[in-house]
Amino acid sequence: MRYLTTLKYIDVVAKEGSIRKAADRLAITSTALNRRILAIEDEIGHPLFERTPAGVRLNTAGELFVQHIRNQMSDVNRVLSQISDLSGIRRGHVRVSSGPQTISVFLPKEIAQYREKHPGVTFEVLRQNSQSAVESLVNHDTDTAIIFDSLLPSDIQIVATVTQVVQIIMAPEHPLASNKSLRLQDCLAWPILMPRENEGIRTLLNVGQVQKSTPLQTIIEADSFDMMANYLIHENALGFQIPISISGQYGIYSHLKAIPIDERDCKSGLLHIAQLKGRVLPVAAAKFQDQLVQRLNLTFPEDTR
Amino acid sequence: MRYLTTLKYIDVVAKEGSIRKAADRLAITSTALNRRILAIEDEIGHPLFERTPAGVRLNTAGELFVQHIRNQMSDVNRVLSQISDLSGIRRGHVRVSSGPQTISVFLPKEIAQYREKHPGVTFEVLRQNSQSAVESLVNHDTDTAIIFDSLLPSDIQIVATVTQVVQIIMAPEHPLASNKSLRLQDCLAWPILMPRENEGIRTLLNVGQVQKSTPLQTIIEADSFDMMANYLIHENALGFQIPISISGQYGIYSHLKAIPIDERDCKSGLLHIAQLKGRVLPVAAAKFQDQLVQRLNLTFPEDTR
DNA sequence: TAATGCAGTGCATTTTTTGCATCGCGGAAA
DNA sequence: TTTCCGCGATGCAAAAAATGCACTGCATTA
Repeated sequence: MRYLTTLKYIDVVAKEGSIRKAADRLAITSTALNRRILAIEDEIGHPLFERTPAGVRLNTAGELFVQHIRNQMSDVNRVLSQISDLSGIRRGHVRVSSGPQTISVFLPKEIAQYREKHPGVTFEVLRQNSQSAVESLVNHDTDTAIIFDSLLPSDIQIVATVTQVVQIIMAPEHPLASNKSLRLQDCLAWPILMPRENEGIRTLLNVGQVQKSTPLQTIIEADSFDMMANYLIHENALGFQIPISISGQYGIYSHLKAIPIDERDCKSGLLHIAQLKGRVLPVAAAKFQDQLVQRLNLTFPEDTR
Repeated sequence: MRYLTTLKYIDVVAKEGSIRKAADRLAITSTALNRRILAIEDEIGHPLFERTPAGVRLNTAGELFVQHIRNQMSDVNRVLSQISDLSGIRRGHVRVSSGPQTISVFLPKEIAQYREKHPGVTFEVLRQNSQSAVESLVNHDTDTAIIFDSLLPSDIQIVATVTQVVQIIMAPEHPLASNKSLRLQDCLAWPILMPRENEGIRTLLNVGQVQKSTPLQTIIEADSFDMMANYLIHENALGFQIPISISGQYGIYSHLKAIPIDERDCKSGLLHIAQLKGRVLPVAAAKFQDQLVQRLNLTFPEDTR
């Protein structure tokens, strides 16, 4: 969209923090870019950037304006996608933030199924912790996010929630593998694989550990659930996972056993589908989000909302 | 805003229904305008207008796009007003739709009071029936509206509501002037001034008349409440009005007597302050609307919402 | 059938945008 | 401290885009 170029330029400058760098990335000269910015600042009657020796930085007015720009741009995209929907082209682009718990197994299956119906739609998948996911939503960098067990700020809108019991995973020949449910005490004797980042499953477990003062023997902390799952093939250790991560019929989890932890030791977490509040998503993204919501509600009907 | 010119042009063309007429109004040649439109249609990859021998008309894509344009433009205005708010200039422009009941006495007082605090803010006041007021809100032609006793569509957001008892107004020396409350029957013997348009007070009275089958002797139908009020000075007739219209200490109403109609004969109406749903108003408009809401709630605390 | 009013187009002109060379300035490095 | 480097700003000429004018083709209407 030609009439948005200046706006896009400003956005890039804001992100790069330097007119020259931004000009470089935009494949124009710094002077042209500089003058566009001066011109629009003049038009607004108020500077948008603070000039520093190292480059430029948004001032308050700039923050307001850039926020507006991002709204504009994603709204244009939404309208364009609606328009091409009219002509039956049905193309589009969906950008998804996902936590590590859902990115390996759940998300690829969903995307594949969606693309079966709409082959013209492309995807962009970001593996992010909940904080980055929220930021991406706010900046319009992603359309929808799958976030596990995190409190979300008020400018994020939760469109679906399901509960996820934390499970202990292990090799099928593990001595504990025959239990129907496990207490944390049962795990003290075994080496533990612990999620590294302080969020999601880890925080749920922390609460349990502190309450019971049960010192688990953590031998590996990792931020890849796949790595941990694969490790369980080789050593008789214990890992943690939530049902949605395990649902695939292929892959590593089909060779592992998953047993829920007793609620007294570790509360269930909440898995959210979320988007930026007040934002109207492009057709493709909205439909994909619908699919996710429906899938969650069908797969985990014990919704506690 | 320079980068919005093309969008503005499209909006005008949509409103005029003809490129030449729009070009005329925009003080450019039709060819220039035509080419801008062709260019943007090309960019979008889909025509926005249907060409007819008489001119152009928006197609579905165009409707979508124009809606988007109006959103954009009012959002730009909002951001600009926020920005100039930063620099302490505190200027702005507020556009208000008002029904005839509130435009004479209530609204001028409110605007005057607002402008005492914010002399930089300018106003635009439209006298409209409820249907036009709604249209104006939807088209972003006005920011806020004062609408009496009308059902509002779901894309309008009601931000405040107060009840208004219909009152009968008359000269102070009128024989009925000493009553505390009146039934419609009491009025049969007197000439009646009736609001003309079929909405607001008129519909409330219609219900009462039909139910009681009381044929009032309407001698004048008018769509100006001021005219009717002034008429009462000259002939011993009866008119109708709601409290908010009467509140001034100067003007014609201070020379008239107002007596509420019994609820059994004529139900109370609802006075709404409304805006377009989902729209974030410019600072000035938002504050003015706040003032209106607060004033209504203070003046008519018997809110039934 | 002629006349009217409409959108679209080729071409010359005007306006705007861009790129190059260069300036002045402030912090970092020597 | 001085030197140097990278930053944004600016004058000027070239390139690109937008505009206006004259005109076309088309459909409706008087």
